[in-house]
Amino acid sequence: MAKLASLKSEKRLLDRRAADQIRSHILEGVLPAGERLLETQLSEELEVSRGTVRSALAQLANEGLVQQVAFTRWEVSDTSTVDAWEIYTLRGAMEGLGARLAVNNVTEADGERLRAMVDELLAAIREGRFRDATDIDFGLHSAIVELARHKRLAEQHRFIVQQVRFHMVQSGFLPNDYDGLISEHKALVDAVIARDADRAERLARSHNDAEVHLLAELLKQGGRARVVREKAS
Amino acid sequence: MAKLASLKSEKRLLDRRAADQIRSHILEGVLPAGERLLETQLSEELEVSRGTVRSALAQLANEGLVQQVAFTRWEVSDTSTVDAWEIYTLRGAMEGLGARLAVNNVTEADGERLRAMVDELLAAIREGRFRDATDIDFGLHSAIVELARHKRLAEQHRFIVQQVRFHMVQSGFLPNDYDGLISEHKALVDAVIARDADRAERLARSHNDAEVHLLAELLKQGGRARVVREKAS
DNA sequence: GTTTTGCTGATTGCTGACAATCCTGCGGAA
DNA sequence: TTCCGCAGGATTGTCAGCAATCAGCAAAAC
Repeated sequence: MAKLASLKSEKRLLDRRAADQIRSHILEGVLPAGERLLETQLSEELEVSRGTVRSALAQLANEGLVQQVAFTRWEVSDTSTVDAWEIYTLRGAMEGLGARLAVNNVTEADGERLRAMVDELLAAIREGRFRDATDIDFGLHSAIVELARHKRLAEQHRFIVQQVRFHMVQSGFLPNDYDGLISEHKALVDAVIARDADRAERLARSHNDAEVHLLAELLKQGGRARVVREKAS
Repeated sequence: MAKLASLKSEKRLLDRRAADQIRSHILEGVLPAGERLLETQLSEELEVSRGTVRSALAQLANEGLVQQVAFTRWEVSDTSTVDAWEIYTLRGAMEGLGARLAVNNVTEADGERLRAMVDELLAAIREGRFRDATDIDFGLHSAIVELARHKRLAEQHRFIVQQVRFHMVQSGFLPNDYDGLISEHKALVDAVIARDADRAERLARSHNDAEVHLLAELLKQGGRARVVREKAS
């Protein structure tokens, strides 16, 4: 039987779709950190009931993009230095585990796919398409994690990557050492393809080390949590 | 100001409390794996509205204790071998990170507390109080993770530990090598107190290795996901 | 006998209205 | 002047009912 056009996009539950809309607004910076979210207003804009909006907000709270103050307010999460440190350290641990496990499942085709992504990354950087480059960067890491065939890890990783991206939007952060970036990714992909679990894990984990150390230093200096907000200085 | 009698139990949101009730029923095995959950029935038993039950179930779904089949049913999660492998590998990675970071914050008082827990664990095992022993065991690991002062890690760890316990209830699993258990915990605590990050991480991670390897072998043999169900054979 | 089709009861998804709670600002007292 | 308490308004929390969807069964078609 010929496969008919999927109605899935219509089929998805309303609260999920509402969450998608709000999420993308947050990740694109339309809704900035700290912004208060009113259930009534959202329900009017999205043309769904307040209960549905509530359910959507609860999902986003689980993803770490939104915070709830009981009986009082919802707001877009504000990522402090402590939060950034938490996000990056967790990311390291998860991608480390992912890379270690990926080694057991990687096929030749997977290897080719990963190498192709590194090439794309290189091309994007050479041509100055930095927005594309970060997308490919994240995609590469996610691809490796997917190879671990670990549903829970993949899901948690999605959430963490989302928070990393959100933090980058907030702080206006962009990588500066692109050459190092390329060689790091190349080495990581090589290790995965070579099925060297220890090396793959070590490389995946150390990928964020520069940021983690910077953030740890900031914390030692500042003592208390301070908000990172040097947007496009 | 003197701390007044906590109104927390009254103050907490209704859906959270509903989730607490259902959760404890699941973790105690009153609601077995695969059991269908009817919103109407739960709302009558808990004396709250269906919307509140719905919110509670959504929370439990995020914790991995419950699964939703859209438009059709809620059911208590059924933990397959694959799931168990996922849970234990994730646990290793998280507790590894936790132990590594704990090293930076551990005080003398913390060290004493950890050592006391090991002693309690030893006593419980000696006296045959195995139920207490597992509680202390989990408590010890959680205490170390708490020392990392990492909110996101602590929360994720809580969820993972919950799933570990749930899996243990389902499979009737109990540790058998209690002597090894004690020495492993002693070594881990010593490493944390000695502020040896690498050793602490390695020990924390390897704590589950026996289970992980067993599960991985089962997966290789069984090929497809099979449910572990040798309950008190 | 097997497959398809249409119905029915049950269950989940969503909505609008009501109740509980919190923040704001004003007035009065120390 | 400053602090406290207390309405009033705004916002979130909870509820009961209607709509959409699904599994199962029985009848019809081949």
